[in-house]
Amino acid sequence: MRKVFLFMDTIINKVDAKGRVSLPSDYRAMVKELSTEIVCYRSLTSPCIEGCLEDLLDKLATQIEDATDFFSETQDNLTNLIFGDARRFTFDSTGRILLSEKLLKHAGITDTAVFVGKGRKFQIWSPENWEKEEQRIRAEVMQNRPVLKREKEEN
Amino acid sequence: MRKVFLFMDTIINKVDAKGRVSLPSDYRAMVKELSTEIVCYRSLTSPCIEGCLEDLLDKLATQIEDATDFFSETQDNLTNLIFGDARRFTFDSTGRILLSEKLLKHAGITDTAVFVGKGRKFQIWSPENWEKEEQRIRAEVMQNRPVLKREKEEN
DNA sequence: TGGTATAACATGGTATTTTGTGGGATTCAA
DNA sequence: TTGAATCCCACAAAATACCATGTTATACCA
Repeated sequence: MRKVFLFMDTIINKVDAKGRVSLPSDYRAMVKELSTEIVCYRSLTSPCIEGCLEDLLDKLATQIEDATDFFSETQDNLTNLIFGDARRFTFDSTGRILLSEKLLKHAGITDTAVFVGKGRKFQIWSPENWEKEEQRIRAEVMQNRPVLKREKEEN
Repeated sequence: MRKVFLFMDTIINKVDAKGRVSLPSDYRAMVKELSTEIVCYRSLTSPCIEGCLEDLLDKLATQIEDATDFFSETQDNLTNLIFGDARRFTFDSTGRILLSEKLLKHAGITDTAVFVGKGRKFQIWSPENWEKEEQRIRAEVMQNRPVLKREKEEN
């Protein structure tokens, strides 16, 4: 069993007429060690699909519980948005998943999907949207070098 | 198991037509004790490739999670930038890795690679870029002697 | 200390496996 | 029975493991 577990790299795969996509082999190999399925949902902030292992959503649920009130509107909203949208996707013997219409539409994906590793999770973009996003990020990071220490307090 | 674990020295190896390079035997011997693969990505600040063990990125992932909010733009930007670019490279029985086009291009490497140890990580340069970089560093250190104490607070 | 034998390494080429992708066939539910 | 989802098979391209050889560095012995 591997010690670390990170989604990495940027991989471009085709989406066929049925809506099937190969999960990049790297991702698959990792996922397989723990499960046979991944969870996908529409990103809350970007026109893309997000994917991860169910574990992560479990952690997120705990975080939300800790950070917000049980009866609060925020907790309601967050849980609705994420868990109301998320779904499990199992991959077949060749390693493909069948993405839903809803997800594809939200990401503007037709025949090509760009998988972008994000550590504990990953994103799936259309080539056009990803190009824009990548430029945006690089521009922003060029301006302000990221700082990790003490950012929370400052915000 | 060794106590210390540092990439050191500067080693020049050839890159063949397929993009294969021998990992310096010193590096390999260390890496082998923990893993059969290394992670490489484009340096954020220089025209070179950086490499390290997956552990280091795992630590970084945790740091990012701790320092930023799950839904923040900062976390999004950072994780995309770092993990979207990184990739695992396993070395074969002779100790070579196959560098990707993207990485080679970013570093301007064609047929020769310069490995430079940097402690927990290392860098891979083209001979031309490395020469420039080395001069730059030496010049800078001549002007301002490095200080270790209290640098963090001043920044 | 010098010379030789030995082992380790870098590097070139070849064979094998993996992976992505297309097209049916089969099952399940509406 | 029809449409959608799932499974299975097949092929081509690419990634990866394996084998072989010249060269360099290391160890050993006189």
